[in-house]
Amino acid sequence: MRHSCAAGIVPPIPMPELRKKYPFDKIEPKWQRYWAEHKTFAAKEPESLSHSVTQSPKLYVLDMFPYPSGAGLHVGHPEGYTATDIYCRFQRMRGFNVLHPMGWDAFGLPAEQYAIDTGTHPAITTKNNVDTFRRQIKMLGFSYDWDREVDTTDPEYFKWTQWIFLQLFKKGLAYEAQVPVWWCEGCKAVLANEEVNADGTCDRKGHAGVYQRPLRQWILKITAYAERLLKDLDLVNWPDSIKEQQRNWIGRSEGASVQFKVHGSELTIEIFTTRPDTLFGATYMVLAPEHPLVEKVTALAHQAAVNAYRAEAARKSELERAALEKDKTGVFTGGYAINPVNNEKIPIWVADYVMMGYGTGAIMAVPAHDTRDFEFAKKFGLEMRDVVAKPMPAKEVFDLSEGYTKKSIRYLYAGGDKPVGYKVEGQAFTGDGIAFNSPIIDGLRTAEAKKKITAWLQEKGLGKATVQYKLRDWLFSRQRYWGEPIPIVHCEKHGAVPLPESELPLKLPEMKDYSPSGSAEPPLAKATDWVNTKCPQCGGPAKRETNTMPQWAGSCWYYLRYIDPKNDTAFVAKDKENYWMPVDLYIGGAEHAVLHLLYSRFWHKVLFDLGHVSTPEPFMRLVNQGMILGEDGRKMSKSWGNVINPDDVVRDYGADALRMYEMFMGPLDMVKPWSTQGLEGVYRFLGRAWRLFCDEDGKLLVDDSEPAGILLKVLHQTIKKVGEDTDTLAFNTAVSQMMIFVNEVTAQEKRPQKLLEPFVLLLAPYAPHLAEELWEKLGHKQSLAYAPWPKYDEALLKEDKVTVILQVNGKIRDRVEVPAQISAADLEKLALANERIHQYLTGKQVKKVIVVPGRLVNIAAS
RNA sequence: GCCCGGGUGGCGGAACGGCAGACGCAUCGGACUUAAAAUCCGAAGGUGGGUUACACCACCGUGAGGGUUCGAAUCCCUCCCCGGGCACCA
Repeated sequence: MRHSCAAGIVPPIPMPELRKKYPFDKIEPKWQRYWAEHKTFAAKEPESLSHSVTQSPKLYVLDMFPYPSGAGLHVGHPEGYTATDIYCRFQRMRGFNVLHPMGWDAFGLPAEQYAIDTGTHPAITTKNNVDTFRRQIKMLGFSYDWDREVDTTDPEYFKWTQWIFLQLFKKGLAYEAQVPVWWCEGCKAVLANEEVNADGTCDRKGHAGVYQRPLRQWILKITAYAERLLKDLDLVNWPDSIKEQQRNWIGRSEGASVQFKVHGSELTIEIFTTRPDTLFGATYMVLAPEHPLVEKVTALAHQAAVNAYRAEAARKSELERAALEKDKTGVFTGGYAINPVNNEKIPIWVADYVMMGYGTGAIMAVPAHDTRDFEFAKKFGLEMRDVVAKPMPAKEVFDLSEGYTKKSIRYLYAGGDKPVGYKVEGQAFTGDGIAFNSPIIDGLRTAEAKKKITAWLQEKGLGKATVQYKLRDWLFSRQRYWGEPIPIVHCEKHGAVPLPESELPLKLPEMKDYSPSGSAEPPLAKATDWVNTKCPQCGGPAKRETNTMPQWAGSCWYYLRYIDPKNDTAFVAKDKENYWMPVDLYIGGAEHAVLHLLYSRFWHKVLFDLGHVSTPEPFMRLVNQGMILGEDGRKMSKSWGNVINPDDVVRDYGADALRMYEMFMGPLDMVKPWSTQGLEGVYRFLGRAWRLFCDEDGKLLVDDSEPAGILLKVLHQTIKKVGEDTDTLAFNTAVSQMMIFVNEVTAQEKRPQKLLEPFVLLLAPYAPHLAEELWEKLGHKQSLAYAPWPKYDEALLKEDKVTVILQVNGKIRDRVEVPAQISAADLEKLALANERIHQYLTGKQVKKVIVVPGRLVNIAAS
């Protein structure tokens, strides 16, 4: 904002109002009002379609709904929203019954923090923010069916979020456990992961002394669905990168679990390994510091050292442990285990490079074939034993292949004179190779060796084939106020008892003070009237659960509620769900690649198993819009001062210009920088389009003349290109083609209606306000929202003359204009007779002539 | 370290293995105007040659290097740089 620099000296010069190239400030509100009044974009319900269902196929197009922050809409939001809007408008014109809704993901930390600071109830903050977002989104003219708006903080909505939680609970997929959570001693409060800085301080007040302490938490058993979440990725049309991220997150690995007896005791330690073929190379074992058997295997003399090490490890956060990754630490327990394949006694160590959370929290260490074990063994002087040989490469490539001198290479023999392979000294060989020094599997390649040794273990009852996942169960509770209450009551006699469905929604209690309780108890614990209740089973005294759900909960199923948002007897009616699901196109930011999409898929599958939804996957096609950077190429942020506010853009250029520009910037899924000059270019284009139809006073220029052939051709090319590109979400090139059309027509005197009317329809999905206005000016009484999409005439696209390029050895030497239908033989004759080509052929012999009809002739000569 | 993206004029970006740079921005020139803005028309990858000036011609050119092909921005291999994700996962 401009302020006069010195009050009273110079009166502020009024900024000359930006001359409008067309009256968007009149047109845009007008049509937004029209659409709202006529409910133009209301999706038709399946029952109202009756017999015509097949003629009007359904299309469900979904945006990732926003978290309505206090900062208001960001230019990143309209990018994805415009893309889906264009697609929806286009498909409506092509005859689809389109469902395109919008809502608010409105629980979350900022409103709660604001409440703590100011005492304003989060519901009030949330309502204000939602109002702002709604206003901003509406001003962009998106074709949402606003009667389906949902808000995750609305009790009528979260009633069903709680209901779904109860279904999970009843299915045994929700359980309580003691889990370490971040605790800030300074705030006396539990912190979310994102509130903990990398250096271990608290992000809210900068307190040091943040550490993890175990607290009772609700956990959802997402791991029970790991395999299906992985496998069903094959059913959906998503970007490979997102699928890959999900696969990595789930992290399936096949291997074997193996039992190691503890020397001198009845205890066994179970380990998981993906390389059972290296069992003969196991020279020690490692237990995670938290492993329950550590105490039992530790010898008296080592107890002090082990305890000290465990205490130190407990103090370190996972973050620190990861950061200190380079330097391995650990202590010997004094205990030994027996390697089941050869009955050798191997030492048991404790080290924090083994995580309690993965596998069994214990490993067999094979330093010769695992880089981590190698580093550890090297540091502590532990034995290394080679049991897999790297296969011999072909003789001639041997020296070059590795870049090592022969001196660092050792040949490995398994009895015979010929080496089975080799190893490079000073590093672990982690690849596949040939087993040796391993009596049961000597000479076998890794894949077979794994199979054979696993079978052998299984037969002896020492182990078995196992699949492990990196995916962990989902920590579902938060020690927060502004979230869905978990509908569980704790009874002394009956433990965790679900609320009867008739008592849903369980609303949040009104509170004056939202700040953390100061103990590990969530803020809700302070609402004692609310907390103290009766057990639904026995009527005895009981306490309500005071944890709330995470923000993910509401967004896990919102796409289902849009289908039937007012239903108060079910979260969605079966027939409606059956008609609309699955979501055909889902567009949103890549930041939700893993968590939101995985959690949603998980809930959906549970609902599917319970017979509440009809499809195994919720989102058939997913597209991520790329981030829009600031004009300086940096991420938009207040601190850089490069944030573009959609309100300003709409005020100065109009919504159509903003929409169209964001689509013109580049491919939807790419990262691209904002350019105000680029925006102006698109704005100019809209002005040119407007002026094709009317003069400065708004008088219609369109006539009923017959369009020239050349223009008809451009029109049909444009119909084809815009249609195809819109269908494939290649919006940037569709806009280019419309620009070409407008440039062509601008150059002409005449303004034939036959030419311009179809163009208005092409423009409509992109610049809907402008298009509706022009449509009306052309004499139409009804909105063009359902006007049929223009068809192109293939015959008009055909060129009768084409330019063919003539090449010699791949270099262009001439071009000739020829009839499009010319035969390959004639074309070849023509090329060989060409004077310029002759110049390049003198003294050379023609080896080969390639003729691509209608395109080129290439003469290979030497 | 691993897994994904991406590197094309001054800039954003186009280009079924077949005329690289569509379209837009910025730039320059012209028309209109008293003037400017707006608008309209036109030029333009680089280097060198050529011409009074054009026209025109040659060579180079899609991160680097190799390969496949009559022909590569596009396919294959190796590498470099930028962005994102995961990260002691046994």
